[in-house]
Amino acid sequence: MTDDDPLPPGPAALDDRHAPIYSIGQVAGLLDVQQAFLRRIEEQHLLSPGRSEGGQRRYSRFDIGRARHVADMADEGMTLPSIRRIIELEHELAEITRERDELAARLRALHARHPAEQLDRPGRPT
DNA sequence: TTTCTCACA
DNA sequence: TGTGAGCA
Repeated sequence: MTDDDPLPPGPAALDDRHAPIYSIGQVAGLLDVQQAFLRRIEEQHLLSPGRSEGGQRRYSRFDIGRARHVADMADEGMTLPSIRRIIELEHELAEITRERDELAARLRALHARHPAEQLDRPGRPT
């Protein structure tokens, strides 16, 4: 199971990474954390597990991956608000990296179409 | 039995 | 962050 995944829940079956099927007890056992810890992760808006019809939390494999990520950072002594900020910044960095790669690809395409022009060097005033 | 919320250490 | 109470 990989860690993070920016993809939204898709129209998929039981093995979907976003299928909310695991109880809090199962996840706590899997990650070796307290159930209360998983509830606090949710209170701090670091995770949003689904709910069963009876109101019980239901975690997907995506949720479990993120919970493990949070638990690892908490083990290193970070507070939940700090971890939330880090995750926000991780998402921002991923977005900026994606934009950078996209711009780089467009620039390469431009150079391929106009090889004679030096598009990346604004001329020096003479 | 398991999970829920809430309160306290 | 962990634990326990009381409830469903």
